[in-house]
Amino acid sequence: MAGKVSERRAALRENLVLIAERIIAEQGLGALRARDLAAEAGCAVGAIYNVFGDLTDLVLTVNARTFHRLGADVAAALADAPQDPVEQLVVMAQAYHRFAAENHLSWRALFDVERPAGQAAPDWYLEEMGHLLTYIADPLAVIFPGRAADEHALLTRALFSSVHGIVLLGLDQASSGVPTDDIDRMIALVLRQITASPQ
Amino acid sequence: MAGKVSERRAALRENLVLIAERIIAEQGLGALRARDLAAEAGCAVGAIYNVFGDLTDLVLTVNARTFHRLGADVAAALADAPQDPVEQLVVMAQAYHRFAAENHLSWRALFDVERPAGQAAPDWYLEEMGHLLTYIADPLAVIFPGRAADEHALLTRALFSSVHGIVLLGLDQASSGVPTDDIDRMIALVLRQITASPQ
DNA sequence: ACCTCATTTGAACGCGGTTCAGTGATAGTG
DNA sequence: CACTATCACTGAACCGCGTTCAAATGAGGT
Repeated sequence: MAGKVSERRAALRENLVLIAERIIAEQGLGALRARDLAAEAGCAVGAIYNVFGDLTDLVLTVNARTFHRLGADVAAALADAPQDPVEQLVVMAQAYHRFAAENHLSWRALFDVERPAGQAAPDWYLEEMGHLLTYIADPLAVIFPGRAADEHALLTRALFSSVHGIVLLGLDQASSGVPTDDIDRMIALVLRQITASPQ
Repeated sequence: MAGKVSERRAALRENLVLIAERIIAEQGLGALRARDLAAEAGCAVGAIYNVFGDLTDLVLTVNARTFHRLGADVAAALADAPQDPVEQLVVMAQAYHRFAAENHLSWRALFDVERPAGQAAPDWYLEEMGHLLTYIADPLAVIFPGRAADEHALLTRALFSSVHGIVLLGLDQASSGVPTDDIDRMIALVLRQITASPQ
């Protein structure tokens, strides 16, 4: 039997990811504990380190899946959206909001994981982020056909960041809980206004 | 001598805040250690807990000062700004960006401190945030005199959140470092576009 | 059946926040 | 000034947690 070991390792790996995913989703990144993980997976604590370099590696793997689901949700929203490019932007942004609200702790984990200073973002992150930006850039190209490429890229980034900021602060408990509808209204307000053709 | 003890406590408190402020500014929230703090302040570790409930209390005190400096910077920018309300918004937002860039780690600490779930934000936070929102609301009232009050509040919040998002993601290393000028351009782009009077 | 070597184990390590019994200073009283 | 009751300060010890590594385990080859 050639792959007996690597099979077991792969199974453990998958298992750990699922358990970590559940803990993060239910209790947040801060509640993730190596010993709990091992207990639930029925393995020794050390076994985790046979499969992942450290807990951050495991979290990053979970985050990759979360980010992928997020991208898929936004893409699905775009697929169902009307032809109007402005509405497409609004629908996608509200899908982003919806995902963040429904997967709050998992979504927070995307940003709360501590990255070693000066460390480049992992490839899957850049790739997935690229998809999201493309979803935004396409309708924008329809709305503003005349713009220069660099200004276009800038506006794309600016829109994403703005929506992200609105969702981030809107869902933040410190802001004493902005109602969901208000968040959606803010998103629509900003996007419609920004994309209103000048004079 | 009546206040000998409380004098010393106050001095220690002030000292600890200054040291913590420096460590956070230079090395980030994650580098803050109770033992280092005690060593630098020339006191026992336990003494910290005579003055602050825990390290988070100390960090929150530092954050209050940081947030206050931030508010003062934005207010100063507003004072020097031209009369045009749109330009006032742009100048303030760029002051926000400038502060975040020049005090990156202290600014991050404002959001990275772990708040116990379901805990209300401290008073100073709400108050200072209120100031910032007022600075935004005033020019907006000039630009959009006809809007309903609730829509006004929503737009105020939305603008703040958008600028915050642009600065947050722009300064984030994971985004592979957006140039400072690009961040300022995104801010100006978004604000001018949003505040462009419709039709 | 025996040996060999990779894999897995879980007790132990180091670190860091927090505590608390012991020590020392303080201020009120004779 | 001496005495003492009270309170603050000290820092060694506690606990939880990520991570490691010497020892146990077991799989594959002869």
